[in-house]
Amino acid sequence: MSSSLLEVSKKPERYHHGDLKNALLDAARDLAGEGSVDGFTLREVARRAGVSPAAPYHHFADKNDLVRQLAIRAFDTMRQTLQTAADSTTDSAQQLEVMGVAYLRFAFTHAAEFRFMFKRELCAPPGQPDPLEVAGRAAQAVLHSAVVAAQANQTIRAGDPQLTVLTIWSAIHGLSGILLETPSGKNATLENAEEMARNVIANLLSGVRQR
Amino acid sequence: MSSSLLEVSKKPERYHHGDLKNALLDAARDLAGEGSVDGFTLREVARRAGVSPAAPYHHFADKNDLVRQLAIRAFDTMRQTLQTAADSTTDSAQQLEVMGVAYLRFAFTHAAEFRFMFKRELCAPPGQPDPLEVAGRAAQAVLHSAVVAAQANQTIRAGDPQLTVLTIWSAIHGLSGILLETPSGKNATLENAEEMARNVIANLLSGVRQR
DNA sequence: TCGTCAATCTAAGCACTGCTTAGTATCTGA
DNA sequence: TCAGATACTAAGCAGTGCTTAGATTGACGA
Repeated sequence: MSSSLLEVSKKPERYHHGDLKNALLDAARDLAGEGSVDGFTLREVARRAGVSPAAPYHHFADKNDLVRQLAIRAFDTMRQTLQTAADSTTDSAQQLEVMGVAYLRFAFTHAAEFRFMFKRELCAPPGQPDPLEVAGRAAQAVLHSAVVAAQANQTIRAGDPQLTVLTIWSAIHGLSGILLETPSGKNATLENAEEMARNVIANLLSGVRQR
Repeated sequence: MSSSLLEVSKKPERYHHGDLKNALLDAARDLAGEGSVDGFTLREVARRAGVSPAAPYHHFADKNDLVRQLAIRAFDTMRQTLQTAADSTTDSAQQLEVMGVAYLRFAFTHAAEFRFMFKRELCAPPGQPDPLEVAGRAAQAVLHSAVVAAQANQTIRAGDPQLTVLTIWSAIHGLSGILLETPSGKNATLENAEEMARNVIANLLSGVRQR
């Protein structure tokens, strides 16, 4: 992941960087991670990579394009994270729980990237093939598989799996957003955020209605 | 003759505007509604209000302050919307459903303001009293009351109401976010978005687990 | 009616941004 | 070896958020 990081610190001082594209993406990820929204400028990214402000334009169409590629990388990481969670147990109900917790943990520990992943203005214009959409759907597919399997072994009710996926995804995505963007989540630690995630998933599985 | 509200739209061309603060907020709301994120500049807001670029600084500390006040107004509108929905029926389960649909419809029809409402960087620094947080909690309180009432008449299970509120809010907030910021929602009309909201709430009430 | 004063606005300008253009340095392969 | 492709820099443009200094105005007591 950070072979380029080493090369940056080696300060190659060559005219040609070698792998500037990835160095820029790494610098952008780190810079975004520092939190400031205003501070996230292409020029600062270039500065950190040790190149001129114009250099990034040889690797990215514009600033949004760089952010888009960051989001794509993040979706891929998330997909792997969800898959690892899914593989950690064979119990379908537990699988849904650990995936939910993993999703929230990802949002918490990659907050800046998480925000980039869900930005309308990064989507390709309609009709265009959109790598960001593909990456997003690939991550979603992991949850979809788990739901289909859970229906097959009768852990959860039959019905349109896509609708169930949407319900679960909405709940955990919403919780992530609330905790990240709202004063409610300002004092939340990762631990009690995960606890909330478990509770939300539990509510989702059992239903809140009295019976 | 000086009914100032009418004269605002008449573009009075006076040195003193009369109610520039609200005129700026209205212009900002309209501009945000046009969708472009880059195009949402303080200077353009000032331009639309017919004043110089420096004028807004006599009414708002900075650009974020204006956006913050926009978000506060939006939270208030949302609170009223939720209250109206809650008042539309006495059946507790149906109440939760119509509130969920109302939330999503608000997000859909006030997309730009909805984004402003959930922006971490608008929150006041910790320790400060935060009008935005107050406005948000007031909207949340409407849902809280409905949940408490539903528990009291045994429509939904007993337990920490705050946890149930969080579950319902997460689900519908997450659905809103997904439909607004994701390619999944790109082709969604308001009608089938509301249908999704009803389905998600129904899943939430009954639970997805087989029994 | 008049003068004063605070509130409200404008003009000009600073540091910075994203992005473009023109030119320079380096790598590559015939 | 040496063009030609590639990767970079320098300089600069229009536009941004924000500040400062000064101009215009309305309100209010004398």
